[in-house]
Amino acid sequence: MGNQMTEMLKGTLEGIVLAILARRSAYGYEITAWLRDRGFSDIAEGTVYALLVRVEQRGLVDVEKVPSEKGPPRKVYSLNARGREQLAEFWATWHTLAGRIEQLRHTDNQHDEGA
Amino acid sequence: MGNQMTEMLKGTLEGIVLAILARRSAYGYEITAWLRDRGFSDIAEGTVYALLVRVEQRGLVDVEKVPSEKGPPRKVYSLNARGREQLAEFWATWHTLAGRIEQLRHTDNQHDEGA
DNA sequence: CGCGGTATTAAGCGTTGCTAGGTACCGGTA
DNA sequence: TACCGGTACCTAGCAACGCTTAATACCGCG
Repeated sequence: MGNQMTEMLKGTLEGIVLAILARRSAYGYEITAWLRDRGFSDIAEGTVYALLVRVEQRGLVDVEKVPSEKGPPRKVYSLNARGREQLAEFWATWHTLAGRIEQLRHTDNQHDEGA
Repeated sequence: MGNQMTEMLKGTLEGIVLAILARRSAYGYEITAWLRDRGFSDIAEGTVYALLVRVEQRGLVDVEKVPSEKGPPRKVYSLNARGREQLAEFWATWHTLAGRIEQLRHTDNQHDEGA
Protein backbone atom coordinates (compact mmCIF):
# COMPACT_ATOMS: atom_id res chain seq x y z
CA MET A 1 0.00 0.00 0.00
CA GLY A 2 1.36 3.42 -0.87
CA ASN A 3 1.80 5.85 1.94
CA GLN A 4 -1.00 7.86 0.37
CA MET A 5 -3.44 5.18 1.45
CA THR A 6 -1.67 4.90 4.78
CA GLU A 7 -2.31 8.53 5.52
CA MET A 8 -5.86 8.34 4.30
CA LEU A 9 -6.61 5.43 6.60
CA LYS A 10 -5.84 7.63 9.56
CA GLY A 11 -9.21 8.48 10.97
CA THR A 12 -11.10 6.02 8.81
CA LEU A 13 -9.66 2.68 9.85
CA GLU A 14 -11.30 2.93 13.22
CA GLY A 15 -14.66 3.50 11.58
CA ILE A 16 -14.05 0.60 9.24
CA VAL A 17 -13.33 -1.77 12.11
CA LEU A 18 -16.31 -0.49 14.05
CA ALA A 19 -18.48 -1.10 11.00
CA ILE A 20 -17.21 -4.64 10.78
CA LEU A 21 -17.98 -5.23 14.43
CA ALA A 22 -21.43 -3.76 13.94
CA ARG A 23 -22.30 -6.78 11.84
CA ARG A 24 -20.88 -9.44 14.05
CA SER A 25 -18.44 -9.79 16.89
CA ALA A 26 -14.93 -10.75 15.91
CA TYR A 27 -11.38 -11.06 17.18
CA GLY A 28 -8.28 -9.29 15.97
CA TYR A 29 -6.75 -11.99 13.86
CA GLU A 30 -10.07 -12.56 12.15
CA ILE A 31 -10.57 -8.86 11.43
CA THR A 32 -7.11 -8.58 9.92
CA ALA A 33 -7.75 -11.55 7.65
CA TRP A 34 -11.14 -10.22 6.68
CA LEU A 35 -9.64 -6.85 5.83
CA ARG A 36 -7.01 -8.49 3.62
CA ASP A 37 -9.67 -10.43 1.77
CA ARG A 38 -11.58 -7.24 1.19
CA GLY A 39 -8.74 -5.46 -0.57
CA PHE A 40 -7.16 -3.68 2.36
CA SER A 41 -4.27 -5.86 1.45
CA ASP A 42 -1.47 -4.48 3.50
CA ILE A 43 -2.96 -3.37 6.74
CA ALA A 44 -0.46 -4.44 9.37
CA GLU A 45 -1.63 -6.83 12.06
CA GLY A 46 -0.10 -4.67 14.73
CA THR A 47 -2.20 -1.76 13.56
CA VAL A 48 -5.43 -3.65 14.06
CA TYR A 49 -4.46 -4.86 17.52
CA ALA A 50 -3.41 -1.39 18.61
CA LEU A 51 -6.66 0.02 17.33
CA LEU A 52 -8.67 -2.59 19.19
CA VAL A 53 -6.84 -1.72 22.39
CA ARG A 54 -7.73 1.92 21.86
CA VAL A 55 -11.42 1.38 21.20
CA GLU A 56 -11.60 -0.93 24.19
CA GLN A 57 -10.04 1.68 26.45
CA ARG A 58 -12.51 4.22 25.19
CA GLY A 59 -15.32 1.88 26.04
CA LEU A 60 -16.70 1.41 22.54
CA VAL A 61 -16.56 -2.37 22.61
CA ASP A 62 -17.08 -5.22 25.02
CA VAL A 63 -14.53 -7.99 25.19
CA GLU A 64 -14.83 -11.67 25.91
CA LYS A 65 -12.04 -14.19 26.05
CA VAL A 66 -12.88 -17.32 24.16
CA PRO A 67 -10.63 -20.40 24.06
CA SER A 68 -9.45 -21.49 20.65
CA GLU A 69 -8.67 -25.00 19.55
CA LYS A 70 -5.94 -23.83 17.26
CA GLY A 71 -3.94 -21.46 19.40
CA PRO A 72 -4.05 -19.05 22.28
CA PRO A 73 -7.40 -17.73 23.47
CA ARG A 74 -9.18 -15.21 21.26
CA LYS A 75 -10.29 -11.81 22.41
CA VAL A 76 -13.70 -11.43 20.86
CA TYR A 77 -14.85 -7.84 20.53
CA SER A 78 -18.44 -6.75 20.19
CA LEU A 79 -19.80 -3.29 19.60
CA ASN A 80 -21.75 -1.82 22.50
CA ALA A 81 -24.07 1.19 22.70
CA ARG A 82 -21.25 3.71 22.93
CA GLY A 83 -19.58 2.07 19.98
CA ARG A 84 -22.73 2.29 17.93
CA GLU A 85 -22.95 5.99 18.71
CA GLN A 86 -19.36 6.46 17.66
CA LEU A 87 -20.02 4.52 14.48
CA ALA A 88 -22.99 6.72 13.66
CA GLU A 89 -20.79 9.77 14.17
CA PHE A 90 -18.19 8.22 11.93
CA TRP A 91 -20.68 7.75 9.12
CA ALA A 92 -21.91 11.31 9.52
CA THR A 93 -18.40 12.71 9.39
CA TRP A 94 -17.50 10.46 6.51
CA HIS A 95 -20.48 11.51 4.43
CA THR A 96 -19.88 15.15 5.18
CA LEU A 97 -16.29 14.88 4.04
CA ALA A 98 -17.07 12.68 1.06
CA GLY A 99 -19.76 15.09 -0.06
CA ARG A 100 -17.45 18.08 0.09
CA ILE A 101 -14.70 16.25 -1.71
CA GLU A 102 -16.99 15.06 -4.47
CA GLN A 103 -18.18 18.64 -4.89
CA LEU A 104 -14.57 19.65 -5.26
CA ARG A 105 -14.18 17.06 -7.98
CA HIS A 106 -17.19 18.13 -9.96
CA THR A 107 -17.16 21.87 -9.58
CA ASP A 108 -15.37 23.41 -12.49
CA ASN A 109 -14.27 26.97 -12.19
CA GLN A 110 -17.03 28.81 -10.40
CA HIS A 111 -15.42 29.37 -7.05
CA ASP A 112 -14.96 33.09 -7.38
CA GLU A 113 -17.71 34.11 -5.00
CA GLY A 114 -15.57 32.95 -2.11
CA ALA A 115 -12.39 34.81 -2.95
CA MET B 1 -14.87 20.57 14.09
CA GLY B 2 -14.78 17.40 16.15
CA ASN B 3 -11.54 15.53 16.36
CA GLN B 4 -13.18 12.84 14.27
CA MET B 5 -13.04 15.17 11.30
CA THR B 6 -9.54 16.23 12.31
CA GLU B 7 -8.30 12.67 12.06
CA MET B 8 -10.16 12.06 8.84
CA LEU B 9 -8.56 15.09 7.24
CA LYS B 10 -5.17 13.49 7.66
CA GLY B 11 -4.25 12.33 4.22
CA THR B 12 -7.14 14.06 2.50
CA LEU B 13 -6.46 17.70 3.23
CA GLU B 14 -3.43 17.68 0.98
CA GLY B 15 -5.52 16.34 -1.87
CA ILE B 16 -8.18 18.93 -1.18
CA VAL B 17 -5.68 21.76 -1.38
CA LEU B 18 -4.10 20.30 -4.50
CA ALA B 19 -7.55 20.10 -6.06
CA ILE B 20 -8.14 23.74 -5.24
CA LEU B 21 -4.84 24.71 -6.80
CA ALA B 22 -5.68 22.64 -9.87
CA ARG B 23 -8.40 25.13 -10.67
CA ARG B 24 -6.46 28.28 -10.09
CA SER B 25 -3.32 29.44 -8.35
CA ALA B 26 -3.81 30.81 -4.87
CA TYR B 27 -2.00 31.84 -1.70
CA GLY B 28 -2.32 30.47 1.79
CA TYR B 29 -4.57 33.03 3.33
CA GLU B 30 -6.90 32.81 0.37
CA ILE B 31 -7.06 29.03 0.50
CA THR B 32 -7.89 29.10 4.19
CA ALA B 33 -10.69 31.58 3.65
CA TRP B 34 -11.98 29.59 0.71
CA LEU B 35 -12.01 26.42 2.79
CA ARG B 36 -13.94 28.14 5.55
CA ASP B 37 -16.54 29.33 3.08
CA ARG B 38 -16.93 25.82 1.79
CA GLY B 39 -17.81 24.35 5.15
CA PHE B 40 -14.39 23.26 6.34
CA SER B 41 -15.13 25.73 9.05
CA ASP B 42 -12.42 25.10 11.53
CA ILE B 43 -9.35 24.23 9.58
CA ALA B 44 -6.55 26.02 11.35
CA GLU B 45 -4.60 28.55 9.37
CA GLY B 46 -1.32 27.12 10.57
CA THR B 47 -2.30 23.76 9.14
CA VAL B 48 -2.73 25.12 5.65
CA TYR B 49 0.59 26.97 5.71
CA ALA B 50 2.45 23.94 6.97
CA LEU B 51 0.86 21.83 4.28
CA LEU B 52 1.87 24.32 1.61
CA VAL B 53 5.45 24.23 2.83
CA ARG B 54 5.41 20.45 2.56
CA VAL B 55 4.01 20.30 -0.95
CA GLU B 56 6.48 22.95 -2.01
CA GLN B 57 9.40 20.97 -0.62
CA ARG B 58 8.18 17.91 -2.45
CA GLY B 59 8.10 19.89 -5.66
CA LEU B 60 4.38 19.61 -6.34
CA VAL B 61 3.84 23.33 -6.69
CA ASP B 62 5.58 26.39 -8.07
CA VAL B 63 5.74 29.52 -5.97
CA GLU B 64 5.74 33.17 -6.87
CA LYS B 65 5.93 36.08 -4.50
CA VAL B 66 3.41 38.76 -5.33
CA PRO B 67 3.19 42.10 -3.52
CA SER B 68 -0.12 42.84 -1.81
CA GLU B 69 -1.67 46.22 -1.25
CA LYS B 70 -3.20 45.15 2.01
CA GLY B 71 -0.34 43.50 3.81
CA PRO B 72 2.89 41.60 3.40
CA PRO B 73 3.67 39.94 0.07
CA ARG B 74 1.68 36.88 -0.88
CA LYS B 75 3.16 33.54 -1.77
CA VAL B 76 1.10 32.40 -4.72
CA TYR B 77 1.19 28.65 -5.32
CA SER B 78 0.40 26.95 -8.61
CA LEU B 79 0.18 23.27 -9.37
CA ASN B 80 2.90 21.93 -11.66
CA ALA B 81 3.17 18.64 -13.55
CA ARG B 82 4.33 16.66 -10.53
CA GLY B 83 1.51 18.15 -8.54
CA ARG B 84 -1.03 17.11 -11.14
CA GLU B 85 0.33 13.56 -11.02
CA GLN B 86 0.05 13.55 -7.27
CA LEU B 87 -3.48 14.87 -7.50
CA ALA B 88 -4.44 12.09 -9.91
CA GLU B 89 -3.01 9.57 -7.47
CA PHE B 90 -4.97 11.19 -4.70
CA TRP B 91 -8.22 10.80 -6.60
CA ALA B 92 -7.43 7.18 -7.37
CA THR B 93 -6.67 6.39 -3.74
CA TRP B 94 -9.70 8.32 -2.59
CA HIS B 95 -12.06 6.49 -4.88
CA THR B 96 -10.60 3.14 -3.95
CA LEU B 97 -11.10 3.85 -0.27
CA ALA B 98 -14.50 5.45 -0.73
CA GLY B 99 -15.65 2.47 -2.76
CA ARG B 100 -14.58 -0.02 -0.13
CA ILE B 101 -16.16 1.98 2.63
CA GLU B 102 -19.45 2.36 0.82
CA GLN B 103 -19.45 -1.40 0.26
CA LEU B 104 -19.01 -1.80 3.97
CA ARG B 105 -22.02 0.39 4.52
CA HIS B 106 -24.27 -1.46 2.16
CA THR B 107 -23.22 -5.04 2.64
CA ASP B 108 -25.47 -6.67 5.17
CA ASN B 109 -24.36 -9.94 6.68
CA GLN B 110 -22.79 -11.95 3.91
CA HIS B 111 -19.17 -11.75 4.89
CA ASP B 112 -18.75 -15.35 5.88
CA GLU B 113 -16.69 -16.45 2.94
CA GLY B 114 -13.77 -14.54 4.34
CA ALA B 115 -13.82 -15.91 7.84
C1' DC C 1 -0.35 55.85 18.10
C1' DG C 2 -2.81 51.77 18.59
C1' DC C 3 -6.08 48.50 16.55
C1' DG C 4 -7.71 45.30 13.37
C1' DG C 5 -7.35 42.98 8.96
C1' DT C 6 -4.01 40.94 5.83
C1' DA C 7 -0.27 37.43 5.33
C1' DT C 8 3.32 34.19 6.70
C1' DT C 9 6.19 31.30 9.79
C1' DA C 10 7.77 28.28 13.70
C1' DA C 11 7.94 25.20 17.86
C1' DG C 12 5.77 21.72 20.37
C1' DC C 13 1.90 18.47 21.05
C1' DG C 14 -1.39 14.38 20.47
C1' DT C 15 -3.18 10.91 17.45
C1' DT C 16 -2.55 7.61 14.08
C1' DG C 17 -0.65 3.72 11.18
C1' DC C 18 3.68 1.12 10.28
C1' DT C 19 7.89 -1.68 11.37
C1' DA C 20 9.92 -5.14 13.78
C1' DG C 21 10.21 -8.14 17.15
C1' DG C 22 8.60 -11.06 20.80
C1' DT C 23 5.31 -14.35 23.42
C1' DA C 24 2.31 -18.26 23.48
C1' DC C 25 -0.59 -22.37 22.02
C1' DC C 26 -1.21 -26.22 19.04
C1' DG C 27 -0.83 -30.20 15.56
C1' DG C 28 1.95 -32.57 12.29
C1' DT C 29 6.30 -34.47 10.83
C1' DA C 30 11.04 -36.03 10.77
C1' DT D 1 11.73 -35.79 21.09
C1' DA D 2 12.57 -31.67 18.33
C1' DC D 3 11.19 -28.56 15.13
C1' DC D 4 8.21 -25.91 12.13
C1' DG D 5 4.24 -23.44 10.63
C1' DG D 6 -0.28 -21.64 11.52
C1' DT D 7 -3.02 -19.39 14.96
C1' DA D 8 -3.42 -15.42 18.15
C1' DC D 9 -1.90 -11.49 20.73
C1' DC D 10 1.20 -7.56 22.42
C1' DT D 11 4.79 -3.92 22.61
C1' DA D 12 8.36 -0.24 21.68
C1' DG D 13 9.90 3.05 18.67
C1' DC D 14 9.21 5.65 14.39
C1' DA D 15 7.21 8.97 10.84
C1' DA D 16 3.48 11.79 9.12
C1' DC D 17 -0.20 14.79 9.85
C1' DG D 18 -3.27 18.39 11.81
C1' DC D 19 -3.79 21.52 15.84
C1' DT D 20 -2.39 25.12 19.23
C1' DT D 21 -0.06 29.07 20.22
C1' DA D 22 2.71 32.67 19.40
C1' DA D 23 5.48 35.68 16.89
C1' DT D 24 6.56 38.70 12.89
C1' DA D 25 5.37 42.08 9.33
C1' DC D 26 2.62 45.37 6.31
C1' DC D 27 -1.16 48.44 5.88
C1' DG D 28 -5.10 51.95 6.56
C1' DC D 29 -8.30 54.00 9.85
C1' DG D 30 -9.86 56.41 13.98
